[in-house]
Amino acid sequence: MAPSRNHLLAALPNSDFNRLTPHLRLVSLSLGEALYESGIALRHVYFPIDSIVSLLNVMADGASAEIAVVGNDGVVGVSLFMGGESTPSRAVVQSAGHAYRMRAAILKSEFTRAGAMQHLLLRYTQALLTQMAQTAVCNRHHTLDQQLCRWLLLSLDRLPTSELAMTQDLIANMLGVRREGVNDAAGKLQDAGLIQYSRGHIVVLDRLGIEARTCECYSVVKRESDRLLPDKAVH
Amino acid sequence: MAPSRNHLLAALPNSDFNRLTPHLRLVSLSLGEALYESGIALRHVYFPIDSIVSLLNVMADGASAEIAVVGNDGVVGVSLFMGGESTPSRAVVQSAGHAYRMRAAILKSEFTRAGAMQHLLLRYTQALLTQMAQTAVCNRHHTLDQQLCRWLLLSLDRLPTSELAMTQDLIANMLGVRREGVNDAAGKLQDAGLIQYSRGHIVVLDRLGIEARTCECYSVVKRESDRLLPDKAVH
DNA sequence: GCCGCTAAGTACGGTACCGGACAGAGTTGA
DNA sequence: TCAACTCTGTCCGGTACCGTACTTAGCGGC
Repeated sequence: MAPSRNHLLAALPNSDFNRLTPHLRLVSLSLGEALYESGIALRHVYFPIDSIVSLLNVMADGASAEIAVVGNDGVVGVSLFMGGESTPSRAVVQSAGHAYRMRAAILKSEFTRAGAMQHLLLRYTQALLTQMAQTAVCNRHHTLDQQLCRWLLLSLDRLPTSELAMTQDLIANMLGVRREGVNDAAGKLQDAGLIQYSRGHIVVLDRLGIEARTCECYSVVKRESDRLLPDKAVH
Repeated sequence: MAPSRNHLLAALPNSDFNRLTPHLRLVSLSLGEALYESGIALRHVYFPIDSIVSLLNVMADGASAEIAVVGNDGVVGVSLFMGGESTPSRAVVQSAGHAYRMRAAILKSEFTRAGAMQHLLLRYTQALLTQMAQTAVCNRHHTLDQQLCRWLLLSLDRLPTSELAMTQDLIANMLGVRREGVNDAAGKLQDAGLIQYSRGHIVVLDRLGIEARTCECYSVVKRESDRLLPDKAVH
């Protein structure tokens, strides 16, 4: 599970992977960078390696909420092969790092080959559906404390270390709540010795303790993702 | 927009439609019937005609919330062709009526033809993604009053009349709130002369008035669905 | 007619989160 | 060294919704 590669690409048979290699361009993603904006046609898809991308829906009044997180387990830009070319959401880099970028036309032609790549992309999209559905019920029923824990775990799973570069303000934007609320929730975790943070630098000290405080939504999504996307890296 | 047929099927070219006709079985769906359960492999997909199906996520403690609504605009069971065979959510009939049912194997083989049906199913799935994403932010930011209006409009769009057979209790289950909350919100709408209801029978008197009270989520989803699924019925 | 059931209305304290405002604390740079 | 800025911590009133409990209204069956 070392986050040194993208799981979707790693799961491709060698023949498929080798055909695509020339079209994969390694790019650096910086914190806060928008990979696509609401309603704008996508020109590339991104396969994160050690970066994390948040999919956000932004309302007319500026309020926003994260609807899914994409890391080295997936791909940013499913609407390209689904046929819509764009979506009403935004994709923002939540944790700086690297990704493989592929031109839209290349991905679409690979998709229409109906081979391993299509199969993986569709299954990943179903995992994304599950994540969004669970986010919807989580927003409805669970407390901010639980949701912060879930969010930390989602990030941890997609990072090589147990340290996150995120201010309370940014987390609040992701969760769609006030910063003060994040402050309260994070304070409780720090008092309990589960995390330690300061000025945008969070260190997770006790992952199991955080798992114990989160809601079932985390494990529901994880179990379904594991089922849909077995980690059968070939190369 | 007469809800006498399913839009996805209606948008198929005649040749494709004729090939599938022998495999479409008209079935009656009764209120509350579950078309599939969490984690159970799907045996059929359903193309609603004059019925409405709610996709619900149910938590371990029994709490639930609707994550999407499917009517004659779509299909129930996208996880079949996406490759997962099952999902963690439930599909429950919200409004009794009819649907065309198709066996799983037939749909999957049609999907792999990579023809018009695949194209339509993928675009519909993207519309479903949008609906779920918007539901997530709506749950986060908007009031119950707004959400009730949105829910009424989603139902109206999928029904032939402006009358709904739904008790406050059922609506509360869909929205993931208490019945008392629905009572308050519905009472306000009735006092304003927008709806009229009694014992599970709701009549919408002023659709425009309800549109004025709902949040932007309704129109965002509708606009995106219209874009993805143009109503180009062929037969 | 009365009983029984379901749907709808009401009440009241509790709480999670919002809104705005402000005070320290650490970091950066002139 | 001081100023400016960012990030964090705290306070307080307001409100939307929850949890529990109870009452009223309509509708059907024996």
